[in-house]
Amino acid sequence: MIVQVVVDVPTGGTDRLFDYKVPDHLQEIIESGMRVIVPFGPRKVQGFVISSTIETDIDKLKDIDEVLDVTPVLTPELLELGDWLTTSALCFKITAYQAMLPAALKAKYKKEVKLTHKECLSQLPFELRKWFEHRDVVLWEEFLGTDDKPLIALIKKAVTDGFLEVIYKVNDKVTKKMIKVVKPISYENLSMQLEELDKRAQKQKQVIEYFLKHPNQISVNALIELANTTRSTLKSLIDKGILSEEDVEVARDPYANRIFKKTVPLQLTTNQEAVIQPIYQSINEGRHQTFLIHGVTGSGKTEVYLQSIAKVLEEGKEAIVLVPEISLTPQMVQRFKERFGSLVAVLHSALSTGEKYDEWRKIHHGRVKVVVGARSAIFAPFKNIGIIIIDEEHEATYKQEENPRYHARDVAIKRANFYKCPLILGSATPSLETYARSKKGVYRLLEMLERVNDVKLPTVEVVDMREELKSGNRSMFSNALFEKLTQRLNRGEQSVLFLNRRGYSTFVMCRDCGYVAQCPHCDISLTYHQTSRSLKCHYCGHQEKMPQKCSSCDSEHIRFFGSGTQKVEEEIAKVLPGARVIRMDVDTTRKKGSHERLLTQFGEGKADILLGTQMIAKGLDFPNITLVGVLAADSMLHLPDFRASERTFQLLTQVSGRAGRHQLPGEVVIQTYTPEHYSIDFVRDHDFISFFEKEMGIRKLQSYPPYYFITVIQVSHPEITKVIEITDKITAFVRRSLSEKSIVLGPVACSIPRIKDRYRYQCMIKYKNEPTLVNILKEVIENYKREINQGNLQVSIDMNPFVLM
DNA sequence: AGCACGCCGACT
DNA sequence: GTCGGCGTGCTC
Repeated sequence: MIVQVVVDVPTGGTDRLFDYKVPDHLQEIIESGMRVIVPFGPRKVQGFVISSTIETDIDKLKDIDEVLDVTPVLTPELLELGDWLTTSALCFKITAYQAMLPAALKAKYKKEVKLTHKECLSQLPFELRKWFEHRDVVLWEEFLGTDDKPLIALIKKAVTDGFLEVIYKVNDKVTKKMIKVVKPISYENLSMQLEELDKRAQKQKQVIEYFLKHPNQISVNALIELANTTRSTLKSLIDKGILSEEDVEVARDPYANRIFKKTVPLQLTTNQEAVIQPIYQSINEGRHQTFLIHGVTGSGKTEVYLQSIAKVLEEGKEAIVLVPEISLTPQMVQRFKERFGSLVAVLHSALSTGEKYDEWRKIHHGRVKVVVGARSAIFAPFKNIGIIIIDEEHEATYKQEENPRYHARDVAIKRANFYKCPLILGSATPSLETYARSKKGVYRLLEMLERVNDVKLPTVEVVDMREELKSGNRSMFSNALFEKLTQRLNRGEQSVLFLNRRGYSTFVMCRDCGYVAQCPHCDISLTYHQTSRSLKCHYCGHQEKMPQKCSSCDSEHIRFFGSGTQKVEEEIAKVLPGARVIRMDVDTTRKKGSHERLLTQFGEGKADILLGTQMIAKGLDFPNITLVGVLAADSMLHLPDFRASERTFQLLTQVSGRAGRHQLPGEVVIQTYTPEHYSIDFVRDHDFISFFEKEMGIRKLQSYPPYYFITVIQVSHPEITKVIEITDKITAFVRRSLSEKSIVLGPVACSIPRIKDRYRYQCMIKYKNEPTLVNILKEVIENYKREINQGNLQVSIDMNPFVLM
């Protein structure tokens, strides 16, 4: 038997199948979708078995070295899906397959140098001898650590002479949580061994006595605790051959310490009922269909998801639920765990490699039926998917910003189509692409335009900050917002303040000469952080002390401009003394679990005001929030991205939705310098449809999605002349390769022209139909592969970019 | 990615 | 004449 293998060598030259012979003892075991170790050139690499045949044109076939899995980690469906990813996201096959699996399954490579024979030691040249005096095997890296260049040459010589050999090893990453356990090698001999012990060995005696009473294996840590002993005592017993030590796998459960109350399905409202029926129908008929649930915040989408899943589970099928970034919505996870208990696996980025692997294995082994997770959970290795749900469909996190640059929505469509099952996209503010498709009838539109239990949508007041300024209010709170905040404090209700800017100030400027503190490595101004009294770059992490004098003119009149969350926090303390504030941004939630902790505190009423960035816009649902304030609504409106208006509208609508979700009515105050802008104006009346129409008109005029597809080629290099030269060549090549109907823009500098000392230029392609585009782009990569490999040049191609920065 | 092969400049 | 620079091409 011959198998065809994709090897773990991500380059253009090896992005194809390689044939291998299967030795007899592996014939029965091997299957497509399994990981294998194969010899590749002089070394060994990991690979995936894609298919098998009985004939080949290759005459010098090598044998498969090892099979790594008992059951395939990739199903036939996922193998095919990977193939599709390769062309739709323009990546190597191996990259596509690796993206589908937990990182723990990725191979780790080790190179070792081994003494062929003990006797060879004397044959080695003097310089090498000391390395092998006390051991047979030395890691390759150890030699690299010394800058003794001739050492490598000496090793090579010794290898050709046969004194040394180079060994290539392939290992899994640490995949399983292991603990050390000890047990007596023989229980029968134990009492005898006890007597034979030296009289002085009191500590060892204690341990043996423990095992006489408890004849079971026990973890080292537990034993140290229970038998009042130490590591060194155990070591002696192991060395004497009385005890044996072994690594044993233990399961991890990130939610182990949590108790979930079981909930039952709620009675559906008429609106929910109307929405769920077409979904049931699709499930019953075993027909693929994509639904868009356009449901306002608080309209009860989650209950619809839960009951659709329940239906699918009854049929013996499985469900995938994607949520934007699960750690951001612990409340969401909780609802799924409460309804489906141990049938749920949770996959999100805050889990460790090992924890992710454990959750993945639950899916792989069929021990769970529902997976709730972030983007990559779309690749969950289920074999009988009955429904896929993508909540907050418009979120940017569903687009992976590194290779393979896929959008989870596209993968979901592909998979749902394969399993002939419904795909549900849910959002209060669907992306233009999705809504346009649902209007064209490609997706079926289901609307939930009212909140459950007759709860009203919050009233929205837009405050013109220019007017505030004119009337003499120079603070960051408008009179309206300040008044409402005070009101909430008096009534004991909670408020949410949203500001899309962390740190203290957005930039620091000298009043005398106008000099603005800039990052030395990026073309971006530095942000002042109060806690560390330093200037930070939010792109490369550069940090410097806050200067006392202007570094350009020595003036001492340095002022902060633009406010970040830290400044707001300080300001609140000044104008509303006594208000308890929780600040949530990247800086306060960096530690694992702190996000959830802060939210819990707020939920328990330990603070009056929740102040935060993006991350508080989604999913939080607390009954006592009756006021939402947006401090600077225009902050993201003027970004150089054609989706800036769309994002502003979505974000404002999402934050507004945090208010008044239960009995108490909600109010929203939006502060802005451009109240007349449509993406702010339409939020006032929660008018998605009008926003959609207005924005579609603009997209059409400017030839942007959903009217055109776009692809962006970004080039970066430490030398600016080089970037311009290459981008120019690429642009010219693309321009003459494509049809006249397509628009090729560039080369232009990216909106941040330099990050981490690399200059960045780009070329943008707008097109409606270019079947050869993928091949043209592949050619571009192939052309510059040499310079890319040399490490200075980077060319990244995104066939459907989401964020253009 | 690694590694070997191979073709040009500066040294024992 | 040889050592070593890194451009080129191959890995079943």
